[in-house]
Amino acid sequence: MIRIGDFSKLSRVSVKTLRYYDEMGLLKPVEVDPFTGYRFYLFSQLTVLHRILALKELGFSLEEIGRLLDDGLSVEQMRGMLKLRETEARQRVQEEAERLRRIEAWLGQIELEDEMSKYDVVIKSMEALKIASVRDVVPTPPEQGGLWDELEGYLTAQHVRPSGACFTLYHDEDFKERDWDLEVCEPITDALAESRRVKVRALPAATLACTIHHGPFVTIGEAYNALGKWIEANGYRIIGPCREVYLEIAKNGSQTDPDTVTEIQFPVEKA
Amino acid sequence: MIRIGDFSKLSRVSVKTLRYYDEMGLLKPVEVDPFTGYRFYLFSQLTVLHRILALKELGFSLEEIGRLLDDGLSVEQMRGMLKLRETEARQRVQEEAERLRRIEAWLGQIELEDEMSKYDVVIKSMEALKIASVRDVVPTPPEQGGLWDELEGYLTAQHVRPSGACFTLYHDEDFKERDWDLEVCEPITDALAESRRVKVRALPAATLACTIHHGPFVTIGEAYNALGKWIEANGYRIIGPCREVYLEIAKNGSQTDPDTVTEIQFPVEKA
DNA sequence: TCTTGACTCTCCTCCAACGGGAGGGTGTAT
DNA sequence: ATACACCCTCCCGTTGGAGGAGAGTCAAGA
Repeated sequence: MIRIGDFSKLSRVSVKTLRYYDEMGLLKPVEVDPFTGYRFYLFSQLTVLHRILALKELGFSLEEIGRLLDDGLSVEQMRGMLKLRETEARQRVQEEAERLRRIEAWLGQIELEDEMSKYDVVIKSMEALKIASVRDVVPTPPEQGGLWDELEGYLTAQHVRPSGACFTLYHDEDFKERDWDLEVCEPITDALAESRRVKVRALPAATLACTIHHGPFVTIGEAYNALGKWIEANGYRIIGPCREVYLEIAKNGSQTDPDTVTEIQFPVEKA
Repeated sequence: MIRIGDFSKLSRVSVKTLRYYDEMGLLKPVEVDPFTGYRFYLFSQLTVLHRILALKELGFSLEEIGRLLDDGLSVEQMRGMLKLRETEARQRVQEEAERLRRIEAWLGQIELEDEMSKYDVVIKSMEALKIASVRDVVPTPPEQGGLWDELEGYLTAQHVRPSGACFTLYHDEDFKERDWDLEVCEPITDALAESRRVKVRALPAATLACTIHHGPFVTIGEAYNALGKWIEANGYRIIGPCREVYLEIAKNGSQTDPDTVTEIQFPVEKA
């Protein structure tokens, strides 16, 4: 029988940890002096400790290890739990690889431009969203005002209020000089009848790469630029029409108001 | 100005988290009602939040992010911190891949033998160790008793006591039928003069793959077997003589005592 | 026999980044 | 007036221990 310090040296597990395992019921000393409280271990308990350490390295929590040690674990159960650990580990490998990729993309970015981007991109998962919308082709984006008038007039007439920030969907795949196919949208929750011009539908749930443009509307191109670069550098692919969400807009509709806040969202998936 | 709930919905960051970031000083609401305590945010604060989220995904802690946001971070500093994150991320990718490999090795093992191994292997790093030893060639391992008598007789005569468990080093690279080159060792801390037979030296620090054999000595072959398989399956390579550590031995030197406890250690490195 | 130094004990706090819930105040739409 | 959705501030719990305070224990040397 050996004391905790020697057991600790042999196993290279700290005394603190051994006491913690005792408390958790993972590895009880074979004897505890009732007067001094000193813990005494057997050399053979090193096998148990080794099993604990091995299971810990496979990614089991101490609680799971406790259950595994207590139950006489059948080979079949063990196989099942290991399979589970396997998928988890595989996923964490991917996550860490993903993180590494982000870091390298960021490094590449400052290497290239020698400054940090104004635009930080985040991935959000968005659930399905019910909207009322008007879709049409307009010469250039700033000329979508008429569509907004149509949509909002109809909503007001039908006594339906939007349930969130309004946005525009840009349906064109490539950049165009003229004739943009776009759709102005208002999220709604109430039922609403369609009209000839106003349609009601649900946008499917999606994963979105998003960035915020804060500044005059005319400079929003920079944001698109940064977002596009990010998407490519981080190994994503655009899989749907871009959403331009109008969070804060000048009351007079000015394109140069510096307090405008717009969020740009691209539906993406991993390439 | 919007309330915390709306800010939360827009950013898809929980209210709890936003309050926590406020408390941590990462993202203070632009205004707090002095009577109700209500927090109010600006849309433009979404840019700050996005930066926080982006940095978090790179692996920065909230505290680091706080410092990064406060200090005007130069491009050069940022590059440095990112490089650091990069090596860290690379290491974690490796660790997770390693864990995955362990799991797969374990799965392969129960697939092959349809039962769980009695022997759990752990990797320990061992610092350098000063020893007194006698090395010689003996016909078979059980005949090393004479060497032990020599070593212990000398230590007793010199009034030097061993500072840990005694062990044998097996210097042969391959398995042999007869004539084993082995070295019986006692760890010591005091100074000790060498004799013709007894040498004093330091074993270098090493990484060891270890397992415990608990049972009669004559069955220790199983443990060697399991350990050897593990080392190969987990992508390690043996780089030095094996150590057989005698933790608990029968007083009469019996080879069949079932309470014998022995630890087998192979110096290894990643293949 | 006494002392010293190395061990050991219990109990408490702390870490990171929040989530859950209690208990109570607010704001607004019907 | 009332219902209901929001919001607030505590306080506790999570994981796997580390660090330290204050006190008791043990073996060896003087």
